[in-house]
Amino acid sequence: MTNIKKVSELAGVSTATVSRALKNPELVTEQTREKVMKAVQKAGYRPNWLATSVKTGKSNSIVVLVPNLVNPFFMRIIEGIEQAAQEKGYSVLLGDTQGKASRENEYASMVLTNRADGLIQLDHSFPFSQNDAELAETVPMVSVCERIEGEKRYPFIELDNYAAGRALTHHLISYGHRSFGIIAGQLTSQIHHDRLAGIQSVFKEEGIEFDQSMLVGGSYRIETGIEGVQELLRREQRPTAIFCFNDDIAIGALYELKRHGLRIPDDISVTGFDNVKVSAYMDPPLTTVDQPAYEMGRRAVEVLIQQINRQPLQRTREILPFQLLERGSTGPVKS
Amino acid sequence: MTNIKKVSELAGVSTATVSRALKNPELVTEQTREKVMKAVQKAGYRPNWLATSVKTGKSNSIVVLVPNLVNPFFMRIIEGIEQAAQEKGYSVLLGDTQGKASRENEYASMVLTNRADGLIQLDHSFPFSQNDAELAETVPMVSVCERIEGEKRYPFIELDNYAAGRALTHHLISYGHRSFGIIAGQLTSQIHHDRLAGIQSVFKEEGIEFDQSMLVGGSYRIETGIEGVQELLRREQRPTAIFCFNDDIAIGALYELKRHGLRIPDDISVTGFDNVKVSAYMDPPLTTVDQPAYEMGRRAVEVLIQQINRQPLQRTREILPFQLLERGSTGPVKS
DNA sequence: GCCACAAATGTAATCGATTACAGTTTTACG
DNA sequence: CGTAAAACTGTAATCGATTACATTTGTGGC
Repeated sequence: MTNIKKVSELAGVSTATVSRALKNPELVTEQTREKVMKAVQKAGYRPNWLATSVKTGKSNSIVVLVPNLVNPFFMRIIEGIEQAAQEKGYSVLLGDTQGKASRENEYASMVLTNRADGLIQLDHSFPFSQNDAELAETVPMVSVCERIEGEKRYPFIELDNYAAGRALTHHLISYGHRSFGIIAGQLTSQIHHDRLAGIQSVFKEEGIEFDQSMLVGGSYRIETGIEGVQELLRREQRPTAIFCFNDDIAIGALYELKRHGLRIPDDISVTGFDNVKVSAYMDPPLTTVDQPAYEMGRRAVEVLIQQINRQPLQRTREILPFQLLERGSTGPVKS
Repeated sequence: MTNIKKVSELAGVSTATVSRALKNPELVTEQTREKVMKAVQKAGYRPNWLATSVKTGKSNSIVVLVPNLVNPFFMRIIEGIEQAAQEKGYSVLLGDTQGKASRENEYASMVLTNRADGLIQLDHSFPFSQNDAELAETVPMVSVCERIEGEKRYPFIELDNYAAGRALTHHLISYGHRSFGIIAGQLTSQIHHDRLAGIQSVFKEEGIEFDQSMLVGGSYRIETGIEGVQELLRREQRPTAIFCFNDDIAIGALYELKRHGLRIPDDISVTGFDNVKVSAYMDPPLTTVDQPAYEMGRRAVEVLIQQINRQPLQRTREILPFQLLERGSTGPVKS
């Protein structure tokens, strides 16, 4: 390996000078800088990043914990994270947790071992084990999308899910719907509660009764949409509109509803959530809520880096705007 | 920070003993091991990974260069990579290149600076700049999916794209199709050539003439499918079947064909490639070629780690099996 | 109980950088 | 031209581990 020592010998200067010529060129003469550069070139020298990091105590890496890589919504967030991180000189370590606590913990502890400087959580649990709970107090961390229940120590980047739930409901009610189904994702998550609460609040205002049996589902997958529809269609009174808590669920729902010979939106309306790319190209195109995923990722990095640098945060919750996209999967109720 | 020194003082032993107790427990007495463990516990000590790495000269990380994070096909590969890497004690650095050479180069050079031990390339260019070309000779690298043109130094994990092209063509011909359109992705890539060559070889055998004007496209995106269809429909003789070189293109094609009032597969057949999750839930479900993406990712890591450990490779090309999935988007030609 | 050898532990060098401090050279100015 | 300050460079300590080598302790055989 070519190291700084070899370069220093080649250039006939000390290692300190080589280091300075590369990192703080203004500290050396033009002349020595050139000497050094020539030696660097000749030796094909690249500074050992590990050594630099161990000295400075900073790894310039961040870990991203994500429950599922194949979800394009998450990946859009990560795209934003990656982009922003790259711009700020950080690199991104991927932590595919598959929703398992043990894996979350494993990845999270990378921060405790100096393998990473901070952590972005796209899932919704506190990723440190009981063992590390105290250590974790000082770990720079940001939660995107999801809120970690009961956590007040870390900042959140989120959507106003409550308002989005209300907006979707208003939209459907404006089409005359009064009989609903809801196919939810993970039921224990905070965003689930927020969205549901939004929907319920409008129900109440409009005098629509909420009934636990209209709520089905349990994970953010296409299959959940399919099974959810099957369940909803078994009920005595078929809903005229179905809220799906993400686009994947909606895609499954669309598929299964059509398989049952139902026309969308004539027989039944369907809404999604997230606005993943394909949602606009479904048949019919999905009415959904656009989340600024890319921007959320970028913002998360900015906030995280502030934390890493121990700068005080202005606020601990950031709520980004959503947009209701009315497309073809919703329409007037058939009278 | 709690470091090994502090622990050694707490335990009343030398740092060497602490290190041994943690990494090679069989070298110390039961008694001292316990003493050390107690001290570790008490101090909340976690070994500094950077320091360990700088000493051993291994970062236990690999970089993955990927042109596009939102493509679920790539993400499935990366899922396999992530999983296998994790099992072998490696972590994965994400390199979203967006197809830009400068970014590829930036990420690739992480290996030259000891930030990573090896590199998996999902794009199809040689990611090192002219400057680093010689250095790169010794960089452990594997290419998945794509072949790097003219590269003989690195192993490839790929699909038999030629055979897959043939299989698709046979399938369509068996339905009586003789008039085709092709919407391709990146035209400069090797897989493009392979798939096209496969199609053409069957054309030749069947006496179907290949005409440059039946080939449109240029990138693996939904929009390409839409524009491709528009272009193909402008031709005097409308094709009865369209090959799309990935599922995203096919999704765009399906969308646009339906917008033109065409029924699939009655009026026109469409094939995809990759078998991304949603392809099975389109309307109609997409006939496509399944690639064992997850497995390819896993395999890439195994091969890469062999290279990192300087073990000789059995073979430099590995070709994984595909599977033709006949679904609803293809059917008999209307006579 | 003594000696040889094995096992356990400690000391200090090392990995490849950065940087405080010291020493040397250059510049500025009276 | 002399001197103080500034600019540059070198020496050596340092980051937090690991590990070769040295030293101490323990064990078994006679």
